[in-house]
Order: sequence, then C-alpha cells, then structure tokens
Amino acid sequence: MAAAGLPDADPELERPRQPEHGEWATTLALRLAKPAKAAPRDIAQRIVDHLDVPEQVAEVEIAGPGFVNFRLSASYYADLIREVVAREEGFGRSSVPEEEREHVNVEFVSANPTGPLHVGAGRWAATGDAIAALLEAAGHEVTREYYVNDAGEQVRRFGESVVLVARGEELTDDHYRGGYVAEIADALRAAHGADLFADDGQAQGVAPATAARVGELAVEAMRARIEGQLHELGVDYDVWFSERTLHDSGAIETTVAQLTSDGHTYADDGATFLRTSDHGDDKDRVLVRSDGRPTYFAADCAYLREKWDRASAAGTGGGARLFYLLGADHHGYVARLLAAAECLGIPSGRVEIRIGQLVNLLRGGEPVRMSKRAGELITLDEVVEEVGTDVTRYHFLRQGLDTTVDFDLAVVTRQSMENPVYYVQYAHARISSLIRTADERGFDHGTVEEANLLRLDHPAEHELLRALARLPLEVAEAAELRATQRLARHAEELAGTFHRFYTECRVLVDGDEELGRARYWLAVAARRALADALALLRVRAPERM
RNA sequence: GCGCCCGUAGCUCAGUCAGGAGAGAGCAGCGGACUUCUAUUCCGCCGGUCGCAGGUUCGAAUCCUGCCGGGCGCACCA
Repeated sequence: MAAAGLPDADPELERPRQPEHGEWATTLALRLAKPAKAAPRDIAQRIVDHLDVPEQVAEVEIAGPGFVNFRLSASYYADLIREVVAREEGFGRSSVPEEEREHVNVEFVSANPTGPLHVGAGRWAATGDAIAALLEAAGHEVTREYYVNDAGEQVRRFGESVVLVARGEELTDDHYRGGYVAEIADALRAAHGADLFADDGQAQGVAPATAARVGELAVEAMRARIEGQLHELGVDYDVWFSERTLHDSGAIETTVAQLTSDGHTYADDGATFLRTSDHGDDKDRVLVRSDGRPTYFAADCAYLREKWDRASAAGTGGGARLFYLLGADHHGYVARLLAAAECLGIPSGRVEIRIGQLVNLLRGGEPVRMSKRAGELITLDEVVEEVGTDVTRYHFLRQGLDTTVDFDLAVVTRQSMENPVYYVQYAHARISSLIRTADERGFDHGTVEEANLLRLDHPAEHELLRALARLPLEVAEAAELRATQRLARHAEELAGTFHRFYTECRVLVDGDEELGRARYWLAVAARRALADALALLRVRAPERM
C-alpha cells in the first residue's frame, strides 16, 4: 500500500454475487477514496499496478465505480477437483489452530420430561444437532447435552397424575393429562405391579411418598421416550444430565454458598436473592425460597458451574464454551442466565445463548390446535412418521433462527419443489446414477491425476466449480454464525449448478474421451461435496430416487 | 407499559452480523426443452415504493432514531 502511496487498509476480499465479477473482489479503492482524496478508479489502478498476483489468479480487472475483481485460473480448479476426489470424505471441513480450538457444550431441546416432545421441539433438535455438526466441521470439539428436569414440584405432580389415572380417579387442572399419562401408568403397572400406586392408609388424594416414587419412575420412562423420539429424528446426545443429581450431590447448596461468599447474594423476607440486576438483568432473582427450598434458577446456576468445569477440563487450546439453544418462549431467562454466569466467574462471552422463534403447526394453512386434552396432542414422532426425517429436519434447517417457521403438514408431505430437500437429494442421486451407468457401459474414466481437467471451460462447468470451491467457506461461515440455513442454501446452489451442468454437458460423450473423463471427475467431486453438505445437515444422500 | 424477534415478488423465504456493482431463490402463473448419462430436471417470460418517515454515508434491504403492523416474554411458577 505504501508503495502505491496509499494509506494502509484491510483489503477485505469478498465474493461477488454475479459470476461476471470473478471469484473474488475488493471494495478497497472505494473505501480509500475519501482518505486518499482521489478518484476510486485511479486508486484501484494504483493498487493493481503494485499488486503481487499469485499464480492461481488468472486475471485482475477494475470494474464499475472502482471494484477490483479477481478471476481464478483453470489450474486452480483442476487442483480443487483432485483435492476433493482424493479425500475420502469431509470436504468442506476445516481445522482451526490448536489455540483456537474450543470445547463447546451444546445444550438443546431440554424439554421437561413430563410429556412427549411436540413438533416445535423438532426445530431445536434438528438445529442444535446441525450447529453441533457445523462446529465439529469447523474444527471444534462438541458435547451434545440434554438437561433433564427430573426434580422438584413437577415430578411430584406428574407422579400424582399417573397414580390418579392408574386408580381411575379424577384429575384437577393442575395435573398432566392425555393418553400418554395412561400409557405410562400401564407400563409402570406392568413392570412394578399395581401395588406401586397404593398408599398406606391415605384416605384422600395421593400420599407424597407415593407421588414421589411414581414420579421418579414416570419421569425416567418419559425421558426414555423422548430419547427415542429424538433418535427417530437422527439426533443422539452425548450427555443426558439429570437435575436431580445436583440436588442429591449437594451441588446446589455448594453453589449458593459460593455465590454468597463471593458477595453476590442477599437475604430478603427470608429468601436468598442473587444480585443479577448488577449484571444486566431486570431484577434480582430468588435462589432459595423463604421456606428453604431452592428454586429452579438455583439448580440452573449449579448446572452452569458444573458444565463449565466439565467443558474446561477438556483442556482445548481455545477454552470452553457453553452454548444454549432456546425457544423464544424462554428468552426471558437469557439475562438472568448470563448474569449468573458472571457471578460464577465464568469469563464473559463464554456462555452463548441463541434464541429461535417458534413453530406454527398447520394443516392446509389452518392452525392445528394443540390442546392438552387427550387425542389432540400432535407429537414429534407422529409428525416424523407422517413426513419423514429428511423433510422434517431440512424444513427447519433451511430457515434462519429469527424467523417463525410454519410447518404445514399438507405442504411438507408433498414431494415437490415446495420441499427443496428433494432437489438437493435428486442431484446426488442423479450423479450416482450417472456413475453407475458409466461403470455399466465400461466407460474408461482413468484416474483423476491423468485426466486433463483444463478441458473444463464450459460456463456450466465453471459455475459448478465455483460453487464447489466455496463449500469450505460456506461451512466455516455457517459454523461461525451458527446459521444452518447458510449451508442448506449453499447445498441448493450446488445442486442447481450441477443440474445445469448435467443438462448442458454430456459426460458420456462419443468422440471426445478426454473431455468425458474430465467431466466424469467433476461429477465425482460434485457428488462428494453434496454428500458432505447433506451429512452436516444429517440428511440422507440417496443413491437412487 | 417494558424487553426480544419479525415485516423483502401473489405465497414461502435467503440476503442484514462486517453498508458496495441493475435486490436473489423456490412455489404459484404463462411459454418452451427428453428416440441420447434419472424431466423430482433445465431454459425463458411475468412479478418488488426491501412496512412507513427521518438521519448517517461517495453509497443503505443492511447502521441510527421515531412510528405502524404481527409473534414471544416479563413469578418466592415449573
């Protein structure tokens, strides 16, 4: 820059939207116009004159008001194809330097185990899982974790509900109801006998000990069912963390004691408050109620501390990170959770909470009412069964977290381009078919090293190569932004460029075997890229459709 | 009332973090393309005051302020 007589500045290369503008571009000259007091195009010219152009850049041009565009050479793309073909899998993955590699605890779903998951939870399942996969692809270590609220009032209440249903007695508005409660009652009766629901000399209602005993079993049964529901969606966790263990081990008392000795609490009206309002929260929050029982928030604090210690112990160079994916109905917790983290001495920025907007379940444009009453609850597994895991996952993943998702059963079950997942999968199946056909016909594709990949100069070939080359960057960006839709949209772009290539460029051509071989290896590379993108989204890449 | 999110083509949404080249995609509508590697595909046309009004900037869908619509949340609940 100095040589060109210009102020120092970050070139900030970016990818132009229009193919005519090359693979890379910089707006440097435009931004320097003011400080350098010169016309942007003149500045651009001076930059270009002093530029050290790498081998892989075929052409540099100044365009428009002062953009500098770079075009990559054919040999760059030839190397790209060889690289993609050479790696067995994981094109698109990257690695971070050891000192930046984080251990990320990704907590998602964590719905209360007092009922089966509904459709909305599917969004958090698919998204949390895919973000975890993206973080892994970006080179981080990940723990997928589910926090099980298996302690406290709701367990007692759930147990009481099961007992009452088992006995055929009446429920009140405070109880859980619905077919699944009866199912649990039946299952528990089968496993433990009807005596499980009996009280000793209790005249009315359910004895606390009975409610607690049944509640514990019922919650575990429900948790197991939730685990199964998530597995159906292709989501498997590393850790199912039990809240009860925090109560049993004394971790909650220890945590409250620590917060107190660090001066973050005070007593008022017999209750213990945490000074969260000193750390950005609207008001202080109760840790221990005036009757001595800890709040759920106290358990959250203990859990936060436990998780932080565990993630830190992994000892990665980039340190630990606690990632929470929460629904918009929980965004009220964000401030107090972050405040708690500060009080616990967790470095700022290490607890990251992302809020996702909610899901509307529709059928033919009409809202599906999800009443608590028996029979009207639409569970996640029912939906997955009806529409399939690939469509369900992809539908959630291709939309940003900030957008409310309409999940319309009538639309989503249609196998048309209203479900773009088929478009991407079809591209993969099409390439697979092409390769099968080539083999059947005894097509001599040779090796990728022998192929003359410089023959790939058709516009459709070039577009496909461009999309292919961008995959690693798109993955890295999607991981950085925790934005699954980035990857989904790029997979669609990749599929689109392949479909156009397929239409315009025949691979198994007569008379030009050299070109055919080059195209064959391009198709192989494209299939690998599609398979890798779909793998990160945990969507199947079918060989046939 | 306060806080968070959204408002972009008839519909569903990308793009907003980090301001740049005539604002993109799919669906719907209209018109084309298979005797040849999968037509769940491809090509073309139609379609937009980027909610409204100000401001910052050489340049705003993008940043700031204020409005207007919609969703969600504001417990010694769980």
